[in-house]
Amino acid sequence: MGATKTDHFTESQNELAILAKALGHPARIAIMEYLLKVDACICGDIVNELPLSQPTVSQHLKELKNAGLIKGSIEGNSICYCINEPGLEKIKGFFEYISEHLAKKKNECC
Amino acid sequence: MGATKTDHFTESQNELAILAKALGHPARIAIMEYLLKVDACICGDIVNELPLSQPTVSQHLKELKNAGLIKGSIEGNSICYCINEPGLEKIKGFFEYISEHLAKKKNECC
DNA sequence: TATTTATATTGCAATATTACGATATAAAAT
DNA sequence: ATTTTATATCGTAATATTGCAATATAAATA
Repeated sequence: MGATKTDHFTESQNELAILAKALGHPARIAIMEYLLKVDACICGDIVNELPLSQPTVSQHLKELKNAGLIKGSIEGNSICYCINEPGLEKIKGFFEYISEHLAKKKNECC
Repeated sequence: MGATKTDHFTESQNELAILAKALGHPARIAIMEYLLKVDACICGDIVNELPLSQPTVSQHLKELKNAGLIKGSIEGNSICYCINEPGLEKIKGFFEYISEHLAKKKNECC
């Protein structure tokens, strides 16, 4: 085996998993943090920020983009990346939902 | 290659990535949702909720536990699982942090 | 004590991810 | 037109993940 049984889960569960998975690598967390740190969209120089080769960074950027967490537009010579809010809000919503429910019921047993 | 270059990133980045990665599978999203849906900790019957074999579910539970997203305590014959709030709050905080920063700067360029 | 019930571990095959060198592409600068 | 600069894609090796059958463990029950 080895392939995830995507068919057996709801669309929402698969979507959330894709978003979470995209952030399941420190390089991709670092990219998100960097996009946020710099007070603008980043046109270039993401590669220099990370301890990884250019092709590897490019691949990580692609995964974040596919998951809908960042977006990139061609800006002359380079590419301008920034965070894609809708994707981010979707996964943020999942954690808020859990957090709210937990607050309501105050689990006792564990 | 194939191994993540954990050393090159900060502890915080690695921690967040571990938490996100643990949720990067629809079965594990489903487990979290189920733990929340039932108004208590689950002692047993998680296996019957998922379209996966018992060993596979056990493995997914282990991963969520290792990441610090759930906790389980032995309850006689079965094991009682529930959500581990600190782990959840940590990753929730990351998304809130991003969301707040985004609201502040209202990206213009992309 | 033997059996049932609930969960974990082991072992392994199929597939996915990570990383990077080499190479491609395409706009900018010379 | 050629070279430089920025990024993407291809190919591939190393490693990790997914899933399950078989088996182990350990408490509950008969």
